[in-house]
Amino acid sequence: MPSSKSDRPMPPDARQALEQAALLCQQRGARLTELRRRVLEIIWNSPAPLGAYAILDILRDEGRPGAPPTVYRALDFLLEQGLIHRLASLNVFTGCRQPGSHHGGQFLICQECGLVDELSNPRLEELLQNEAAIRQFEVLAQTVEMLGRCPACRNGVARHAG
Amino acid sequence: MPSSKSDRPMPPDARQALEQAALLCQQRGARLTELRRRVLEIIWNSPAPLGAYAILDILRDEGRPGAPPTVYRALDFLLEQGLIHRLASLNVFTGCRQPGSHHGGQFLICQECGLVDELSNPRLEELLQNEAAIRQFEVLAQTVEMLGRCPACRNGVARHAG
DNA sequence: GTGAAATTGTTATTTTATAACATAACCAGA
DNA sequence: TCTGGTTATGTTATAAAATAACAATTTCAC
Ligand SMILES: [Zn+2]
Ligand SMILES: [Zn+2]
Ligand SMILES: [Zn+2]
Ligand SMILES: [Zn+2]
Repeated sequence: MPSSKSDRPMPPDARQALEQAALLCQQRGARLTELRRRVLEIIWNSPAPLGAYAILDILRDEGRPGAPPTVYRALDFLLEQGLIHRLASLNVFTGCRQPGSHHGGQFLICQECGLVDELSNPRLEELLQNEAAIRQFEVLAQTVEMLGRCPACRNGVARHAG
Repeated sequence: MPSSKSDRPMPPDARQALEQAALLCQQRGARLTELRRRVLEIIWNSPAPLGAYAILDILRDEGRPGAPPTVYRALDFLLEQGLIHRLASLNVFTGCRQPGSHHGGQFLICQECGLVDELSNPRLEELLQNEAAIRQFEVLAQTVEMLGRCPACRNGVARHAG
């Protein structure tokens, strides 16, 4: 058996996310192939959100054949399944903390260490929808991102690199 | 005197925005040069938000020398002065409707015609700040964008092209 | 098995953004 | 009005992000 890609143990939330992803895809009849699963795993194993080309580099380091479309197609699948989010302000991708229900997501993103916190405030969602409804605007996609500094970085802790 | 770039009359809100921009820059000691002013004018005259290269094409059509840095530097200046916003979800730029007070902005963006509506809901702002404060997160920049269909496009009016 | 559909491989190109350095304009003080 | 520092623009080259187009492979129902 080929050894796992890294000898670091996988973070518990990453393992859980992968299990839930497999379950959701099974329920939906969507195919979480080896490549797609590996891309999701890479995203979850990273402390900071990754760009498409950073993911590509990791795949290549593993000896896989790889070109940009390889990664972008996997990302498209994961986005469609609501398993990851794209952070438009940074052109990076992060695992969804509430998969299963497709949603736009609301994010706090630390510019120093890359920490991502996904909110899900119903009042915020409601307020946004209401602003749109007042104007008879039909919302199809939503981007809510706040960039700044996380508590650890404000205190100079600097745990993981961005 | 060289005739103005286009014989179309400038929309009233565009003219007003340019006057206010000149005033604000004067007050701040910032130099709204001819190039910067022209880029702002191009942005305001466009019915749909423009990307950097679309602006570059217009400048070149006018016979100006131009390369990407020309446009990006002008855009950086206008962003710093809070005269325009960058719409991260589309990589385009739009004029700010409330310049003078630097802010992140909250936008409704029509995917069909490019119409941009800039909100300024204090409760929304407050709610976002509160979510961050609860987590001791320091917000430095904010992106709130809702993509979808404007009332006109929902009714099949289709006034201006994106 | 066979064939259609889906997935992945591969090459090339487009689009978006920045680095690095040269030239020109501006402006404050001598 | 020189002069020299600062700011702004011109110019060339390159980096970074995303997609187009087509070939090869895999999957799966029949
Ligand atoms: Zn999510
Ligand atoms: Zn941090
Ligand atoms: Zn604004
Ligand atoms: Zn519209």
